[in-house]
Amino acid sequence: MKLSDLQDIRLEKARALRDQGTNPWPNRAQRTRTNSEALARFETAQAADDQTLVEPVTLVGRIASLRHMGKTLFAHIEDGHGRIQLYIRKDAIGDDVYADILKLYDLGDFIQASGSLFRTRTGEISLRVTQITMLSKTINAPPEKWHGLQDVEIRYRQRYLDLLSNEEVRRIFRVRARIITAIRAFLDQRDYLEVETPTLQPLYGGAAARPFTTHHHALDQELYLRIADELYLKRLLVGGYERVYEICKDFRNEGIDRNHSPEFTMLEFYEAYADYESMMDTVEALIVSVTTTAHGGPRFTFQDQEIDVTPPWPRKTLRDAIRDTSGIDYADHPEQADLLRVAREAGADIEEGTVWPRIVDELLKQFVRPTLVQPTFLIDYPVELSPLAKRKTDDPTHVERFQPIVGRVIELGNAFTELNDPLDQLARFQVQQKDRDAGDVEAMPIDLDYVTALMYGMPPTGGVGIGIDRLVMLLADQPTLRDVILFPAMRRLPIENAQNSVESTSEESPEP
RNA sequence: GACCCUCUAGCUCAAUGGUAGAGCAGCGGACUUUUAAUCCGGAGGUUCUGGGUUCGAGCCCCAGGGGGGUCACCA
Repeated sequence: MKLSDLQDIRLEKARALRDQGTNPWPNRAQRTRTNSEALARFETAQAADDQTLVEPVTLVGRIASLRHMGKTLFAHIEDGHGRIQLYIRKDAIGDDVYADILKLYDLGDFIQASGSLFRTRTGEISLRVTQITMLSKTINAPPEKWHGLQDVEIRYRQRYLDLLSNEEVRRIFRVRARIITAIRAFLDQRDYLEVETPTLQPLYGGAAARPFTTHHHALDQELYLRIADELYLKRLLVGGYERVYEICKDFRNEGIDRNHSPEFTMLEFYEAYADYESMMDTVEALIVSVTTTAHGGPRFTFQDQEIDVTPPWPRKTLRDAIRDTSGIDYADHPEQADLLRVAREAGADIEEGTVWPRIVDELLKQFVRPTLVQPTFLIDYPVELSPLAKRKTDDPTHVERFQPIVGRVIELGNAFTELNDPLDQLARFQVQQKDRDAGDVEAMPIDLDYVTALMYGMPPTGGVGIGIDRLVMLLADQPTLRDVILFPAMRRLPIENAQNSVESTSEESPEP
């Protein structure tokens, strides 16, 4: 690894610390309070007194700024909980230590400082430092202090830099964690059992998508990374559990854009003796609960749109929604060519040769979705689009399925009254198989064991899948999925660069 | 996969085809309540890579690479 002059200078400082008997990377710290605790402590104690809190504290953090003015030095340090100012006087800390700080401490270093808290002339609570030590010397300079890290590529490839320089980014991933915790709390409270099902699957299914393929050496067999956990979770209902859920990564081998990532986090939950009607109620309650966790109430802003998730959300059949927005009733046009013709006449941009169900899907995308700012359930899809959902009793050409849609673009999830008729399920698989044979790489393979499971009986069931990343994107008001995934998938850099980053630095390193 | 945009100092950004600059960071110095501290001085470059055009290319052309966007693909 080739080191720049700046890196050399910092390594030299680490050596200098070592030479004077200070380990630049010591094993332990002795923090007595977090920075935010210290600030709060001063605020409460100050009510009784005035300017100084005598009680000594030891704080830690990364040097975020450093201003020296002759025999006085101001710095800000940041720990995981906040930022506090250090006030360092040469006469209070000693000439040698003061010189060390000036010469050997840099922005980005982790340090530990002890002293007492006081309020400066300008009113900022600060630590009057009497002792200071290095906790971890940094070799690389942090990004620019005012603008932060802007380069989108570096932000994604080296997320740690993004996090350490952009507070807002740290906030987003805290929100993400709170959202997931809230989801678990909601489901646990309703007596759902959290389970784990295989990521590596001998046969994939549960969604229309291409899988990633891998190989198990000892078994000498192909395995697939799951594209969904649906079929396993429903097997658990056959087994007798009434309510199960799983939050896990799914993997789909397809393009990457602001709404799609090859690995993404999915919540699926299934409830025996429920149906898609009651599951819509549950989804409303879940989203309200999660939104309240993130925003303190049911309202928030997403990309300049005011969203309110207060139930009930409108429930509109796909057929009505398409008819109302495009004037087309697809039921009047059962022939592919015919539907394509009227769709184009209505102004849709659809390629020649698009199959019937996909034309319906395009009508949804081009006419319906742009009108759906507030959360809305689109319900009752053509059976061709949904091989795992149960037909409507009064209309076997449609299934009981819904998708919640918000903010014009976000399909939050997908849910249905689960198909538990084993013979119909087998027939649907066979249709899928025919599509596969015809070259549809996303059609599901037949899962005979799943059909066998259904033959042992699955109760009437409602099931829901919700894309967690999209939910976080919505609630954190981020325009792209990449901004709510810590380490989004990126193309590998050319080999020279990659090797450059793993080469030994032994020549340049200080002695251990 | 197609098209458009983009890549310049560690970071943020400039530079009508004519000596590659600034701010921050860093280095040397002044300054004992500053906070994007201020002031003085100096240092820092494979302009993503490789070709080409030109007296001369960061800039124009071709090819390649990374990223972003739009579309396609896709829940």
